[in-house]
Amino acid sequence: MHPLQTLIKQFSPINTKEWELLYEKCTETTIRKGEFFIKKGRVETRIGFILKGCFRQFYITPKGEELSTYFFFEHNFISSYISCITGKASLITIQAIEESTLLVFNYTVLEDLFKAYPNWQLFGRKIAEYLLIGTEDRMVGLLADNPEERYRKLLASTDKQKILERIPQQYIANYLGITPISLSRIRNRINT
Amino acid sequence: MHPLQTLIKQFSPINTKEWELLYEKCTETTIRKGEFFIKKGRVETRIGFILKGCFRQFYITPKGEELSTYFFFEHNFISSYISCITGKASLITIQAIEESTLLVFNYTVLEDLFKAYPNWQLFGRKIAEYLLIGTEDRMVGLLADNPEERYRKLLASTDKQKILERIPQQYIANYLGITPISLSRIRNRINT
DNA sequence: GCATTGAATTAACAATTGTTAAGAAATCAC
DNA sequence: GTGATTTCTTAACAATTGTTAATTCAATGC
Repeated sequence: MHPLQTLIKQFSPINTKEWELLYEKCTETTIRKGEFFIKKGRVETRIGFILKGCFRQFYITPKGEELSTYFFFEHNFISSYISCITGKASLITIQAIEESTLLVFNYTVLEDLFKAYPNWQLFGRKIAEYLLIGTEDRMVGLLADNPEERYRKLLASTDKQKILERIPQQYIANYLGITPISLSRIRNRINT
Repeated sequence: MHPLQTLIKQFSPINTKEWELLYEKCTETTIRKGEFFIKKGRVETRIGFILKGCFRQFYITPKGEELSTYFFFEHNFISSYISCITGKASLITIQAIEESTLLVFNYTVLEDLFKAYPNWQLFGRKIAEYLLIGTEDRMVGLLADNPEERYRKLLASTDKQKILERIPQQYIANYLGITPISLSRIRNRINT
């Protein structure tokens, strides 16, 4: 089974015919390291499924600094989900950290499927719910844990290896809500 | 129009007949100050709409401390949304901060409406999307802003008056991710 | 009214983080 | 390979936060 189909089935019982309605609208793209899939300020309705490579998502703060908030690896979606559902300009930017391959489709395709197929409509709700649970969990961690505890939890997570090996530390520091210098000190404290 | 109907219509074009299918399943309840609407560890499927009063939502940390994460006032929903959608025991507790009046219905009623009415299914997706946008915004604030900036943003928010006048400061401190003592110092710094 | 409980403030000290700057290490381009 | 750029680490200092404890203030119960 196609890895995208496998992922979709984890959210809703999409059958083969329903799956093909989406798959026939997909195109494969390659993105070189450092290039952008989503850019802040644009209305972005493309959704990518990562076949190979990895990406970081970041905000550009009022001070002009980049604030990395998420990392994405193989067999995950990337998009400005909020731009898709609100129709407004994207607040986030998504950049390739490695040379990557994507399967790309448009949110409008998904919207049409929502209207016509209850299974796809269910998929839409489940995805939003899934993202909400993840974000809520992240928020509570930021409120409850200090930076060192947050780094320890990252070390204990299933994504540990991928993140530590493939993501530059300055981005990981953003993700933890601290400066790269502070992360360097925490690493020093722990490894001694 | 009923305030609950007004709220629902902001998410989906529910017609009068569809609205009454929910309304006839609602019951009014009064909760005294300090009592609980949702308790950690239970599978909670009730949803409340606040007619009068206010509530705080909190987590109980592994150390046994209460960590307030949200405050709710008139004409808002309260529930363990994640318990409803996952069917698992609630991680959160919701407590009345003032004597309050609620309109209560069950998530199972909503689930049945999701299946039978496209407008209600749409409502389900829009609610999840709305909550996601709010939580994401909160998460970015915690990553990007220091405690003083977070307090300043709270002072600039539309809920400022409600929160400052009706919520004890120790709970506001939790909400900002700091100790009540640190909040007291920040208030002192700003007001001088 | 009075005592008691809990909430908010202030103080003092330790620990952590942010900031600026410099040096070491790794990566990239040619 | 070599130079240039970027990333990561370390240091020193300032600022902020957490912690513990004492004090003041407000709310509550009897």
